[in-house]
Amino acid sequence: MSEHRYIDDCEAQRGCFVFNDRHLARLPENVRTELGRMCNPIAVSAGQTVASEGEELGYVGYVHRGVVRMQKTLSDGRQHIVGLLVEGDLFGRVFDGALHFTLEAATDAEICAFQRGPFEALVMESPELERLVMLNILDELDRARDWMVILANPRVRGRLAGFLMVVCTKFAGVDHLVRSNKNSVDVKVPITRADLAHLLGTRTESISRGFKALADSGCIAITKANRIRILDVEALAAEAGDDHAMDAASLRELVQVLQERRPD
Amino acid sequence: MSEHRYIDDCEAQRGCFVFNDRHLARLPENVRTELGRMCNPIAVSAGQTVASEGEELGYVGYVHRGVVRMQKTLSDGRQHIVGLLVEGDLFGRVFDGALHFTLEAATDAEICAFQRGPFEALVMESPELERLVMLNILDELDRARDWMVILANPRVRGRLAGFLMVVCTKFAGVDHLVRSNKNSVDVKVPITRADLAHLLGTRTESISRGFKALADSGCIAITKANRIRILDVEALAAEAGDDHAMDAASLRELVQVLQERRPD
DNA sequence: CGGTATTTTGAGTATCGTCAAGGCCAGTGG
DNA sequence: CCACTGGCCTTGACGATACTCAAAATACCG
Repeated sequence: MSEHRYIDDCEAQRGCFVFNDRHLARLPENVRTELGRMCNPIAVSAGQTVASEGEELGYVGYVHRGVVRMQKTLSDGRQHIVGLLVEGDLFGRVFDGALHFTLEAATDAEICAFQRGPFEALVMESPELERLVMLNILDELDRARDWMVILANPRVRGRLAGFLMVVCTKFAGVDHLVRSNKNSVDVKVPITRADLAHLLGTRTESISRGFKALADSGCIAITKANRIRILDVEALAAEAGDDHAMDAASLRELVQVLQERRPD
Repeated sequence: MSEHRYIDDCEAQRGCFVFNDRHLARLPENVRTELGRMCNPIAVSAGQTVASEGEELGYVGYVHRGVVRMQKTLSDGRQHIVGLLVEGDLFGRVFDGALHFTLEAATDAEICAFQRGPFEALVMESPELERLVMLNILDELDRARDWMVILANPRVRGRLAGFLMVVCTKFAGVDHLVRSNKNSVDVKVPITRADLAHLLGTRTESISRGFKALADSGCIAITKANRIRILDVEALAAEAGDDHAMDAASLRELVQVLQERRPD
């Protein structure tokens, strides 16, 4: 961790960016102030390891900006992605135990580290914070189950479609991953083909062909290799095979919302 | 839910079986007593639905015996398994929100229902219980991630191998799913081929062929269609491709432990 | 402008999904 | 006790899909 660049002079900025973080806005002001005081901001650049599998993290981490990969190390040395953390996500076992996966920045990212002792003490004091922590974990559980449904799709095309749907819904409003156009949605795939292949249990070649197949069928257009334009949400949902508790209807809604948010 | 058979006269048995449940043994006696008092034991038979997707469960459930499937309903009506609950597992969102999947008994099972209000009150009072609840959720998260790694395996054989490994480790000591022999381990697959196919994202035929392939390569022997004897743990781990943070070494350990537990 | 990493494309083979038929087992009813 | 039935599991054949290996094209970075 020693090589991480610390963002300068946090306290001078009035408890650093945590105080103004969108995802923490509903916490009482005194709790936010306290979090800001104990926050230890860290800037990591893409590809950098944040924490390693098996490490007993001395702090609870909070992703403020960027995307972080969670990956398990296989016995043959390969790394397998088991999820992505985006802004608003916590990591580091809040109660106990070592990390079960390695954390690596997928993009440049800003992270807050809260020392475990003080953080847990604050959790005990503030039911609101405790609730936030709990909801965060439950949310992760839901996402993991969504991944399971996607991964169980027999065709690569379908898994890709499911992936895009997840990015659109669960990761909407994160960083600048999802943007809207006149009558389409632009998605930025925040990881490389290789990573995506690992995540979806396939190879980079198949990912490439899968995207092409989706493009040929008119669901999407590939504008710049990791810029996907979603043209036909319903067709995409049909390819994904299903639901993950989110049918085409709720997707249409999402498109509406995105469109109202005005492209910038 | 009205068709569930209630186990007779719980209170007469000194707060019903919950009081003596192995997984709750570490709770303070007064908490256990209280749980026993508020427990509402329910017996469900295989195939019965315990709770449905979207339902606002009025209680927190606890699986005391048996296996319960968690399954999501896809838009085309099919059901997709996203996990299994075994003895010691809690279900029903402890804090809020509706269920995101349907719960169905995979085997005959015994379940405890705790009314949500009193249960949450007890959670607030007892840090030990709160911790138990939290650890339960974190454990589920780990299991979901393990499933992800397994599902990402490109070959059905590998996914099957991973499944067997998970049953051996995470489900060891549950019901009578895992038993040991002189120098092998017997595993009882607690779900049908069709369910297993849904869980692993494939078809029953491929499951069948996959088991056969593993048997041909000498990793396992199929004794009775849902009785698998694991002959070569390391080969199985190699097939699984990986790890799920559990290498062959820890598996060997498991075999040891099981063997010491004496076959009955 | 070169060098590297990432992505795409192509050809051949293995695996898997699909459809269809047959076998095994348990429970039922004679 | 035995035949019958229905559910579950296995087997076989064939076509579609995806993995493997290899090479070319593109983007990225200095």
